[in-house]
Amino acid sequence: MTPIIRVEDIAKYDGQEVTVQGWVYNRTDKGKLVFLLVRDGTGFVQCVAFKGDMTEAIFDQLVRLPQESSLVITGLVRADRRAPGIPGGYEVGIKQVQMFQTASEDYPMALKEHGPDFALDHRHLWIRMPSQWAILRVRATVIAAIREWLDTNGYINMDTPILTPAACEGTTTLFETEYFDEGKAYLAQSGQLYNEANIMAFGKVYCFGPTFRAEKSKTRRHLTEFWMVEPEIAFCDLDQLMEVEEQLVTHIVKRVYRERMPELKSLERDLSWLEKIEPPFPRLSYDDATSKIQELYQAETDPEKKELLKFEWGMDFGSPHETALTNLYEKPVFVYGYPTQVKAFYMEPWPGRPEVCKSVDLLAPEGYGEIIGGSERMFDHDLLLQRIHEHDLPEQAFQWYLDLRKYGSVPHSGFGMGVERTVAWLCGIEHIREAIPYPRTIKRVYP
RNA sequence: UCCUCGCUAGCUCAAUUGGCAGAGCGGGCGGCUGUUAACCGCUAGGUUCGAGGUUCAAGUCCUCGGCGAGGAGCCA
Repeated sequence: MTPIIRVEDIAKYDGQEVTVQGWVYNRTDKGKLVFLLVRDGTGFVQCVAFKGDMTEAIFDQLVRLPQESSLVITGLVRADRRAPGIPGGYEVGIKQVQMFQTASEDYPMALKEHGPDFALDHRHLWIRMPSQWAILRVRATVIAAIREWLDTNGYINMDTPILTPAACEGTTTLFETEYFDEGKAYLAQSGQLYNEANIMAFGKVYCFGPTFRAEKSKTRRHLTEFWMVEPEIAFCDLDQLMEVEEQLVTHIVKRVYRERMPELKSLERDLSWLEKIEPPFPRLSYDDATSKIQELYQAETDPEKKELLKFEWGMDFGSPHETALTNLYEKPVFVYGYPTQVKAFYMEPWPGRPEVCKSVDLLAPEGYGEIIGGSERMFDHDLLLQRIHEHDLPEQAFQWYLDLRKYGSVPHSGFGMGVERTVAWLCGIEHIREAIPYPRTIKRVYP
């Protein structure tokens, strides 16, 4: 009885007879040789059949095997630098084959790039291709690394509701649903407000789950359903928050670099960027960021690009501004102290500068932009109530939230990190729709 | 919501000034003992997104509609 192995572990079995169970990703034949590129869920390995090693009937079956046929192969593992695959470098010399299913010959995915519409219509099959498979393996490791770091640093996982009674932050458009006799309910856009309650019971918490935005955003950085981790910390100010963020991000990058090297290489990721990720990250005030963008605006000669870089104090950064700014650095960069008017109602004012709040965004390098948004939350009950009125939010719905400032208010801070944007950055991919198994966009709920 | 671009074989794309509807991949058949998206020969495969219009002639030009893309705004 030969061991059933995982392809990702194949190097351990050099010279041994093993069994691989999987699917035929590609097949090519050359006379008396057949090469099958077999994927087993953990990797891709080349399996080679020589006509002289088996009956003619079995060899003929292998020659004609359609892509995606499912089978079990037993054979000898041997190192061969010509062998393609992930991790690659090893192949299996086929001795026995057991077929499960000969796949239909009309498999729609060609072994090449597809247009986005076709690829997304076939997302259930697209995820079998090495690029998508590698990205989603990185995603799983990013999620595992996030939980690992938080769980080992004193954070309690505290799930927050997905069905919520009212707008959490007021501004963005939410998905709406009927809720029995209680009127409307809304899909959560953040668990933050609940986490502010949770920290007053547990100290340090995080929620991790899907969040929903019904905004009609159509860009490579937006999904209507995406995953976000939101840590929240009692007795934490803005400076301490930035330290937490850079520790977490560094941990994620290091674990992905360590555990997903074959996947990153197959994605042709430029690893030198990831190797530079070490604390501390540069910290830039909004004021200084404004000056830098205005300098870049002055220096830009292309009139079209120049127009996009136009910026004055008080504006929120657009995508072109973020890109231009992050291109000045090799590491993620913190921008803190945004104007109060462009940020949410719950952020603590900057001491002595009420027009600025204690907010901080983390912008990823290489033009990836904002992956984290966070802030020190408002401490004072009366000021918070005033802000709720200024933003035309229903005071009734925020009664419980105001309570948190009545019964033992403390300085506290938290942030939200977008999983798909982080994965897209680490993988070096263009569009975040590839960083989630089944993307939901304004134009797509299938499959 | 606005701006821009696109839609041709199963897929990725070409088609000059408006002048015979094409290639590669994938499929089928045949060849080859080291292929790397193999290669070589043969072969099947079309409502050119839809409707109307201009023209001797429309994939190509015009009008309306549909679908998609990525950018703005907003955000992670």
